[in-house]
Amino acid sequence: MASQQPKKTQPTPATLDGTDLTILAALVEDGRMTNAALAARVGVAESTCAYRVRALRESGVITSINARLDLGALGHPIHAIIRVRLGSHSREHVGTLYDRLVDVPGALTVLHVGGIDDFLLHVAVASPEELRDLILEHVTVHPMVRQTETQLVFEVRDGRGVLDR
Amino acid sequence: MASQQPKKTQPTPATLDGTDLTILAALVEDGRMTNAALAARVGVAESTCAYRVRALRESGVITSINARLDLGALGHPIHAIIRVRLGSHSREHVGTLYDRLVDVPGALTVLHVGGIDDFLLHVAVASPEELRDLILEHVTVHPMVRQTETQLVFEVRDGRGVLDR
DNA sequence: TTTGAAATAAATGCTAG
DNA sequence: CTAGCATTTATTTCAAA
Repeated sequence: MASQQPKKTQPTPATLDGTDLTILAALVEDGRMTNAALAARVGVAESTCAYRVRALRESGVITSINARLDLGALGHPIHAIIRVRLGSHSREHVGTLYDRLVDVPGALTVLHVGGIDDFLLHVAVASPEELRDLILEHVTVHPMVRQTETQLVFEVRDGRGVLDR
Repeated sequence: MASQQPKKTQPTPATLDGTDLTILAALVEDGRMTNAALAARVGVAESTCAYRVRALRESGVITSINARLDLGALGHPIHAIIRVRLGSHSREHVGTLYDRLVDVPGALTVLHVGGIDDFLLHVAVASPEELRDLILEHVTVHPMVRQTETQLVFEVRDGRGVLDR
């Protein structure tokens, strides 16, 4: 699955005009909007719109288009943030654990952070018991993990993002 | 923009068969996959596939399909998690602040959590200065905010999700 | 880069099993 | 719930400006 920023970003910050930004905002809101509808909203010909969208995808500004699911309906109604702290910070240990955390069943996002913690692991599970087992079997099982702290997530909301006008 | 779980989930956990799960996995990976390609991958007729997808959307299992952007290419290469703690936890204060945090420019996600913190605010900004200003002008400016703690995000990766086989 | 119009491809509606 | 086929709609291509 695709990753978010930061990670490796384009060397060229890309020159985006108002048309591009309008297209991006529309596709962030509805990634399945038809090209015809997009063109109408943006005010360019369909062929132009399709060209722009392709350029935005090929240049990597649009990284991917994905469906988002109701995880509760899929039997994973409980969300938590597991804050992970390491005992050893060798590059190898950090990299290995990172890979393992990404592969945890139910892992939604893994953030590698600086500060008090090393990783923030956002998971969705079926029950509190499953959360406990997940932590024991997939997180604290690794010797380089010194400590974890788990916070229950009551709710998640999307922010306004970077495309505000 | 749409929100993730938890929040309000369907009362009926929905009965999803293997076909549905395959469709969901495919659309999470590529939300713009054509119905024809989906049908081929799943092994059903196109009309059947379209019917299933529509049912999944209407039942709310698929909440939305959105484009994801390279925020670095958009001039917001710096990510941070701002941990927010309140002094007052009245429902009104919590609700008000939540709304404000969601509306912060550059806010990607806001998590309402239990435990040490009250909110985790994931933001993308153009520079360290902008991060400082954002916190001062949009977070600590609110009287109910007692304390914040900011962690720089080195990298974000998607986890394997809940649809592992 | 942008465009319109033709050619290709895909989605939808309808019918029936 | 599924499938096949006809209709409608969308995307791609391309020559031209």
